[in-house]
Amino acid sequence: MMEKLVLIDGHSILNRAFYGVPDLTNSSGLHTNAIYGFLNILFKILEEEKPDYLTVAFDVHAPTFRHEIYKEYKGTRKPMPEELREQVPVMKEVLSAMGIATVEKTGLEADDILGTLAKKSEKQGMAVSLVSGDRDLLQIATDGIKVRIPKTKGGKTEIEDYYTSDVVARYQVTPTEFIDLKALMGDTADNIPGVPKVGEKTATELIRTYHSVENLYDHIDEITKKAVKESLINNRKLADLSKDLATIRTDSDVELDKDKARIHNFYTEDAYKILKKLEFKNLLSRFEKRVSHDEITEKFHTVTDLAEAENLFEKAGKEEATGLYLLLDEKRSLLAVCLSFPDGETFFCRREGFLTEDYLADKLRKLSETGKIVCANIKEYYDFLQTDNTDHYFDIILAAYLLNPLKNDYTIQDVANEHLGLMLQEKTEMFGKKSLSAAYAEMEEEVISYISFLVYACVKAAPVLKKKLEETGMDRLMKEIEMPLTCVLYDMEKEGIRVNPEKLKAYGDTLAGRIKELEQEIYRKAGCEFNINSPKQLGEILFERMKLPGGKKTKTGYSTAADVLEKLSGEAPVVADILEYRGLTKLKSTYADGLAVYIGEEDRIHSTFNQTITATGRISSTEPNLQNIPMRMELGRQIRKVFIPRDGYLFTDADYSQIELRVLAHMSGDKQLIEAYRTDADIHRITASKVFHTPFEEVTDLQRRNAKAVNFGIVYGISSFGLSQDLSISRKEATEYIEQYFATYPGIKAFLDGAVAHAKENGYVTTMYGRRRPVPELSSSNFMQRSFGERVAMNSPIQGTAADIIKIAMIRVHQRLKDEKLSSKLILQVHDELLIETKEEEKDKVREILEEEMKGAAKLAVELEIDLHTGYDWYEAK
DNA sequence: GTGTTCACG
DNA sequence: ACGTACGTGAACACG
Repeated sequence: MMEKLVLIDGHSILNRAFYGVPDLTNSSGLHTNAIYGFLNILFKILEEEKPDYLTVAFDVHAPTFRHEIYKEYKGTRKPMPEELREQVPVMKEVLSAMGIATVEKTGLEADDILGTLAKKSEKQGMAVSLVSGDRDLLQIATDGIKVRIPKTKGGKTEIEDYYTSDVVARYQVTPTEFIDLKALMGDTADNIPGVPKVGEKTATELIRTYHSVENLYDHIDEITKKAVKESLINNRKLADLSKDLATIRTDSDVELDKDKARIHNFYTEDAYKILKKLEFKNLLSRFEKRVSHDEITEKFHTVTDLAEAENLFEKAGKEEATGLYLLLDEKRSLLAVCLSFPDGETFFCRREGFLTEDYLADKLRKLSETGKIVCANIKEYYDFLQTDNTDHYFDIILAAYLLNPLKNDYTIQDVANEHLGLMLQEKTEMFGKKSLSAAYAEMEEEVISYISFLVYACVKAAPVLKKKLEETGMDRLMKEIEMPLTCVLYDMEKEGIRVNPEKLKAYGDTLAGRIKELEQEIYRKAGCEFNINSPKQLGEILFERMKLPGGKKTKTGYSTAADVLEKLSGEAPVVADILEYRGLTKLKSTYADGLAVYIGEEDRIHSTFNQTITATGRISSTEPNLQNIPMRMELGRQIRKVFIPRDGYLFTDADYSQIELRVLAHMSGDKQLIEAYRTDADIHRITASKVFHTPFEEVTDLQRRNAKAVNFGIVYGISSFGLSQDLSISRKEATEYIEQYFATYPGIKAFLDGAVAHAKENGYVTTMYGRRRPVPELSSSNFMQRSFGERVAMNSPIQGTAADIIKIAMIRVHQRLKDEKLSSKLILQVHDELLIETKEEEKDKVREILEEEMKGAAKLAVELEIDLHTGYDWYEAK
């Protein structure tokens, strides 16, 4: 295995960190932000690279700047601010305390030290990573030397990596040519003068052609641009000097001290003390909780023997908790089972010899009936586990989601980092894009170690997460809703929904016919052919060629969104065709063609229901998304006729009637709204009657429509602007509607204000069942962001509580169908709607169950009502 | 990979 | 003056 060296450009990274990290001081007034940023970058690099050697290079006289000796070019760079200067010696102390090697040498620039060490080490056969904030170092990049440039972007550090090819890709010149490029174009930051009149563009062009300054001058006659040629000829000296300045020495008198540079445990007592003094709480906890990987690895075992496996599973059955990871291949058959216990002992059981798949599956099934299982994404494992009872299961990913539902994805690595302070290797770092099962075949050892760490982390994280769930009041939410729901979703996914492929095809063909007609019609009316699906081209045609009114609206050009086009449809007949074309191509590509590829055995489509995506607690559906099948427009709605029950069955579809508004009535306790729900079902008409002071019977359709829009707006976190957009009225009118609404339902105003106040105070809002949603936007200094935060604070408790309730209903309905041994199955959830594939004979029973369990899912101040329909396709049942 | 558009609740 | 309704996912164009 190739040895790996990481070299760090000390001053440059410190500098980067200083400007990238917000100002920090400890209680004695010392600035610490650069050190903090430096350490974060350092740890990130170490975790990613897992190098064998590490060295940090500094310039001797901080702050010396590259080539400062050439006084004539000095003066363009600002002096180092005192706030940064004072951090330099402390930084060196920290590194020294951690036992990290540093190099500095009188008369040598850090660049030259780094360049030299990098090249020499590469020659010795090492893989080198050179970390710097300075792009000058790019000239050092080769296929064996990776130059890494960290960027602090919005609080997160991302690192750009450059091998030779990356430099070429970015700058169109090789790393060596990069020196010549700099020599010509100069660099004010580095006091490299360059050649006057030659900027980045010209320099790149010249170097791409001539590859070096010297060769350029050999062919100086060939230069066509007069001004450039003249300047080059007149400034030959400057060019040569610049090249010399730009060149990083790679033959300096400095050697890598392998002994000092060797990676060891950095988490020392001394370092701990300094970090404590600097008050880096975040990093300290890392030191405290950090157990060296070596120490953990000692507890890893591989099991191949039948007797060992027997013992292992017997032990697992009795343990307080058993971490579980299943290695599955593409066909979802078992390749290995990995178990870990609270004491850290971890066992990797490969499928081999007597340990056949059937044997392992049998052991697993038995374990799942009695053992206490901790794992990640448990729904993925239910092919092998009992699903009757989740009381003794714990999914750390679900727990992490509940504790912070705002993340884009949830990995064991992140959970281990955040909740255990344990850093684990990312999969891609170890195995690239290969699937784990594929990597397993090639590099078994590594995969076993990788998986063992994951399972180890699962079982260690579980108690920490459980405690946090209790502290945040979400333990019951976890135990009684999210965990049981995993089984329901698993069954729904497995069951799938049947479609009629012929009908789907016919639907698509009908669309295709009309699309072709429209296409020709649009080309004719527009006077040319273009890609109607390209907003860019469409915008140009409409607003430039046809000169239709309507300016820019988006960052990239003209907006061609439906609401913009609708306003234009009076101007040009082609616009109506475009809108129809849009609608039809959407239906065809997303639904007719899009769904077809998912049709599997028995003509069924198996969507995936995700439980950790939404910020509010809703479920989401992917591959395909069955929660956005057209409904509002008749033509689109027709596609629901394609969804059919299996033979001998029919669909029963039940949806909550205005669940969010009812939740609002309950949570706000508003007397008027509660009373309204007690007297009549048509809540929008009642609202209109009250808000517009009109007798109930005399409420016009328009008034009702407006009241309905206000009701929706309230649920979304009302704003006068939003409402005015929706109703196409002035902002003033919208404001009046809202004021009238709040006058009518004062409890709602108080509730919404209370939600925002709570969020401002605590940083989060909660649902009736304790689900939390953080609202970080509320502390933003940006008005837009803050307003968004306010709307979120108003909407999330409502949307989230509704989501909680339907989850409860799903669990109860699912359980009842099972308890009563019915063949009917819950197959879909669409936020406020459940679809049951119902056996003919069970029709009445299913209706009864849906009514009881959906209405009974929560006891609110107002009744939960449902609308229930049956039919022989989804269109009919809705 | 990002932005735009549009389907749903 | 700012430029938004809340929550999603998929297709497509484009850099």
